[in-house]
Parts: sequence; C-alpha cells; structure tokens
Amino acid sequence: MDEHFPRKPSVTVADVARAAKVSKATAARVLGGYGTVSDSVRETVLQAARALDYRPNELARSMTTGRSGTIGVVVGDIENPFFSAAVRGIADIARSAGFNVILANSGEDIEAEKAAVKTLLAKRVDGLIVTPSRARETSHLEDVVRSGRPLALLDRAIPGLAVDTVTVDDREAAEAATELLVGRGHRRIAYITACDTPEHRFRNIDDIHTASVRLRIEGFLAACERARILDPAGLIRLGANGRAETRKLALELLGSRDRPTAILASDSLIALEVFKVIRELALGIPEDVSLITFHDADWTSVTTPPITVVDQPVYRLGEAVAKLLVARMKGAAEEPRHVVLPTTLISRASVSEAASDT
Amino acid sequence: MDEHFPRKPSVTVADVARAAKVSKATAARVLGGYGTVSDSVRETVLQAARALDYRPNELARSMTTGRSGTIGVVVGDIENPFFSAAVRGIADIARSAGFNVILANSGEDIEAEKAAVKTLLAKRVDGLIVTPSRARETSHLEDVVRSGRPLALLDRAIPGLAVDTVTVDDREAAEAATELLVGRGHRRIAYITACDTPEHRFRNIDDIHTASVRLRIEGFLAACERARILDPAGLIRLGANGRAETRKLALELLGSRDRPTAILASDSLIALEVFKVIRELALGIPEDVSLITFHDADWTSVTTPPITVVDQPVYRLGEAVAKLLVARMKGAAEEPRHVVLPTTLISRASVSEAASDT
DNA sequence: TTTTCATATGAGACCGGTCTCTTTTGGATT
DNA sequence: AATCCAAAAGAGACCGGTCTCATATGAAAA
Repeated sequence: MDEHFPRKPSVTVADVARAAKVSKATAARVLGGYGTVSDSVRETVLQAARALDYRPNELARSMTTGRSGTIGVVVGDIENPFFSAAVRGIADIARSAGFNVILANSGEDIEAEKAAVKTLLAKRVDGLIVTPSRARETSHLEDVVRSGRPLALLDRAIPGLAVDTVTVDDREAAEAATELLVGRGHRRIAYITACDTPEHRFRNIDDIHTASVRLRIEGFLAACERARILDPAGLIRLGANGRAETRKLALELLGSRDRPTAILASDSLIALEVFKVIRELALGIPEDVSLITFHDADWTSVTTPPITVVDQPVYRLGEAVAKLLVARMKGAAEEPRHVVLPTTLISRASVSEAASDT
Repeated sequence: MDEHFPRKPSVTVADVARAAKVSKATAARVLGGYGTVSDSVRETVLQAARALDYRPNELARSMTTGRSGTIGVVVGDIENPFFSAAVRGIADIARSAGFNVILANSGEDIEAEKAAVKTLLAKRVDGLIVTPSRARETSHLEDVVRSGRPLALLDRAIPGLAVDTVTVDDREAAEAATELLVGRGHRRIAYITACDTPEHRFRNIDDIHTASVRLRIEGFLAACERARILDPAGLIRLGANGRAETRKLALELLGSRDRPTAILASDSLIALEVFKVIRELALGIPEDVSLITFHDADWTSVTTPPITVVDQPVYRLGEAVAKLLVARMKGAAEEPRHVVLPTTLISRASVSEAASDT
C-alpha cells in the first residue's frame, strides 16, 4: 500500500573519492573545504564531483559538526503583516549570516507553540526565536535555555527568563496614544486586543499573561487614571483573535447606548475590522468615533480619513532579534540583553475632539 | 577568539539503554516507536529516558530514514500579503500532515532562488514548493526533479516542466478586468506589474519570462485588441518591484499629458502605491482615473472609494499546492497535475465611465 | 517431554559526512 | 648523500539514530 519506493541512492564523498582515485578523507577535505590539499588533487576531485553530480548531504554534516545552519522561528501568525514584516527582517539577517530559517506558526496557541519548539529542538536548530504567547507557561522555553541552545524573544518579554529579548516600549506607547485621546477630551475610550483569558472579560491585570498586551493595558489604564476616568477597565475588550471575533466585539461595543467615543486597537488587523464595523454602522471617523491603532500597516495612510497610529519599527524588530541571536550563536557570552525599540505616534486624521454631549 | 565552546553532549539512546540496562537496539525501539518490545521493558526505558531528559536527535533519524519531515518553500517576498497568505495555507496543510516548513525568500532574484533551492536540497527536505521567478532559467528546478524529490510550483507554471502546479486563471482574469474597463469606455488603460526584463520597457511578449505576468499581459492585450485599442502595449509598465520603483512609474504615467484613464495593477502592493500617487496628484478615483488590482488584500474594501479587484483565492492556493506535494511525497505516481483555481472579479467603486473628452 | 513458532532482545553494520591520528612525500638544509 | 620538517594523503573512529539478522525466550502444539 503505502510503500515508499527507495530514493535513488545519492552520490557520496566515498563515491567521488573512488572516482577520483583518492581516499575518502581527501575527497572530503576538498568537498568540505577544510584541511589542506594540493591543487592538482583538488582539481581532480572537483572534476569527479561534477561528473557524478555530487551534492553534499547537509544532514550528515550537521550531525558531526553539531550545527545545522538553521534558526527556528515561532510566531503567532504569519498572515499578520506585523509578523510577516518581522520575519522578513529575521530572514534577511539570517541569510546574510549564512543561516536558514525554519518557520512555525503557533496560532497563538500555547500547545502548538510547545510542540513547535520541541520539534525545532529535535531538528537541532542552532538558535531559536520565539514570540511567546504566554508569559506564564514557559517550561518549554526554559528547556531551550537548559539545552544550551541560544534563544531570543521577539515582541514579548518574559520577566523571569534571562534571554535576549527585543520589544518595543509598549507601555509608553499605549500611554502616549491614550493621552492623545484624553487630551482631545475623550473619556469613554475602549481598548481592543487579541488575548487569551478563558473568559474574554477583563477582570484583573494579573490575568493577562502576554507581556506586550499587559504592558499596553497598564499604559492605557495609567493614562486613564491620571485623567480621572471612571472604570476605564470596563471598556477593555479581550479576545479579538481573528476577524469574526473582532467584528463581534466591535459591533457590541459600538452598538451600545453609551458607546465609546474613541477606540484604541492593538494591531492593524483589529483596526481594520473595527474600521469596517464603524462604516457599517454609518458612523463617522472621527466625528463619531476616534480611532488609533498599533502598527503602521501600509494601508493605514490611504483610508478616509487616514488613521493615527503607533508606529512600531517591525522590520527592525526582526533584524534586531536576529542580530542578537546570531551574536549569541557565535558564542557571545555577555549577559542577555533586552533591547527596547522606540515607537512613534503618527498623528493623522482619525482623532478629533470628543463630542461634548457627555 | 571565535571559539565555539562545545555543546553539552546530549543524551543519546545509548545513554538511555545503559541506564535502563537493555541493549541500544531495544532502547531505540522504544524511543523510536517501532519494532516490538514487551510492556515491562518499555516502561523501564521510558522511565530512564524521562530521568535523563532524553531528546531524540531528528537529524540522526533523518539520516538513516532518508526523510527529514520538512518541506522547503521558496517564495518571492514574505512581506507581500499575497505570499504570506499562501505560506499560511502551506504551513497549515504541512503541519496537519506532520511536516515542518523551511522558508526561504528569493526576493524575486533568480540567483537567490537557485541558492535557496540548492541549500534546501542539501538539507534533504522531503519536498519543495517554489514560486519560480523565471520560466526560462529552470536548470535548478530540473535538478530537483532529477534528484527524485517531489517539487510543486506555486502561482506560476513552467511550460516545459512536468511537475504539480497550482495557479489561478491569470489570462482570463486579466482579460475580464480589462474588459470591464473597456466596457466602461476606457481606451487608455495602463497595466503596471513587477517584472524583471533588463530594460523595464515592454517590447515583446516573449521577453516576459514569468508565467503569471506573461499570461496576464496576454489577457490584457487580447481584450484591448478586441476593443481595437491602438498600441495597448505602450501603456504596459514593467519593473514595479518595490515601493520606490512603483511610485516612480506611477508618477511618470499619471503626470504625462495624455495620462491613462484607467490603471490595472498586478498586485496589492503596487495598487497601494498607485493609489497614493493618485491622491498625491489630487486626482480622483474613479472620476479621473479608474483602478483595478489583482489580489483582494484586506484593505481594498476600506479605502474611499473601495477598490474593484480580481480576487485570487490565495490561502487556498497555498493549501492546494501543499496538498498536491504531500500526496506526491506519499508516493502518488500519477501524472503531475496542473490545478487552476478560479478568480472572481469583485466590483466595487473604483471604476467609472471614462471621461468622454478623448 | 520434545518440537514449534511467534515474540522479545541483542550485536553490529550502516547512513554520509567530519575529524584525529598516522604515514608518506618531497623540497630545503647541512 | 643524509637529515629534517612541513605539507599532503590515507585509515578509520565517530556522530546518533535505524534496521537487519541472529539469538534467546516462553507458551502452545505434538
């Protein structure tokens, strides 16, 4: 039934050696580009290799050398332009440093993340970049550290874990964005974010286990409290994972009697859905609802009105984390670093004075 | 200086065997999940493995079994939402079939593509999915076929190459889009596409070596000619690789005295740039310029006006190609298939009657 | 009790490279 | 011509699994 017909046996160094009438060791030296060989022999071997169409088996090489020349990357969702830009940054740096990238999607699911890390480790990647979906369940990441393989975290720090990390200044960014809204007189500000608490209701900041999400909420709350806004937490909405969920949340939020006058979206996918719902309800931006989103996705400047955003240097985030990892793989032994890249608030036209009828 | 301190030696089957006081072969049988072992011994071995924190070395396993459990994917640009959606489709299917994905970016550069294919082959991926950037330079792909490794092409067919392929009906799609414009009275229609001819000028259809690009241009020209439009090829613009280049082309095109009354963009990234330029020049869509783009990127429905698009089933494209590949890897021996997925023209509001002053 | 045969275990080759250690080679030195 | 030594080549172990083949075990059959 399921018979796998045998692969045509590939040409090995031994074959080449035989053809070139030299020892396996010598052929290996030429083909592997190490040790010392005379020019004449080198030429003979290369010729034989070409004639036989020899292709090195990177697997075998990896097994003896211990390094595989690959770095594993585990992200939440490649379809999210945030991650695809970051991955591009990682891939570019990786390539120029001579590494390949194995990509795995966790779908923000902790079990999938654990499985991915496990197989990546089994594949003996030389280093690992992870966007941890939970800051609490970190046993698999601690395993990585214990195994001695370099690990770097992207976009989300984990307090107890001493590894290289690159994030943005989430707290400050959220604070600044919120302050902008507060400054324009808004007092009913909603914050919509993807997250994973069992019940999608925001109860307590300690229920939030994703570092970036938590920091942003803290920033949001801090700014609100400074403005003496009552119960700002009441307008925090978790669970905007995927279009449908986001849509539902937005409809609910905007359909209510005392709907918020401003919305802060935690990524461009969420913002897009919110934007659509606002339109659908025949509300105006910014007259009826002001909107700010994290991540300056390419389309945010072409909508009417263009959207005010918290610009995260996404590509550079990927570059930075890859650079840290590469340095670590080369044997850098200093203390793990936590790089925090700054965000910029780009003011466009989606924010206006809050209607004064409150 | 650059001393790589030795990896802490990992726990092997032999170590586990010793600890469990059984032979290496028996331990391997338990750990590898093959052959036949008694329950009592199995338990002993598993316990020992747990105690030692044994982790299988997938590399070693791959070397003897010949399969690595990975599929290699070479795409033009992960940052392009077209590809990231397709990759997501691939990754999902791959995962559910038990495969990992190694991702490589070619940047639409044929040399990078060749290099990527080569290293992927060296890493002994079990199968390969490629978005070939040139339909003419295919030596590296023929190599793959010759090596006996399953190969599947995504989005772009290669005439002479008998391998599984998944594309959309590019020709018909371009024709339909063009006809829509023609039907509204447009006679100066520009087609902007990313491509790679040495001089970015369109001379002859035979200079176009990327299958999808070529088919679309053929469709475009066919529709134009049927409408007896003079020199439609004169408004074809190649070389829209990257924002800057696209912007330049768009500015040039729209700044000219007899600017086109309609533009057809070959992907959403190009369309976005064109959209921005149109705005910048204070022109109106669709009063001054009508716009249609390939790929229903998520933002195309939220601009003002929303954009008429050729909707390609991108995620399903990825799914389909991955499915074909998986089937092939399982040993399917039938003739290679070329699956053509249908596109849909989604009419929104970016197309209107051509100004009659022509 | 002896034979039989499936099941369980062990010994060791093998995959395709790298790498250490030994032996050979040949030009420079005396 | 004899000596020396670095460069070049060879022999074979090794990485960590899988897998074949031989052997041991034990319950059922004769």
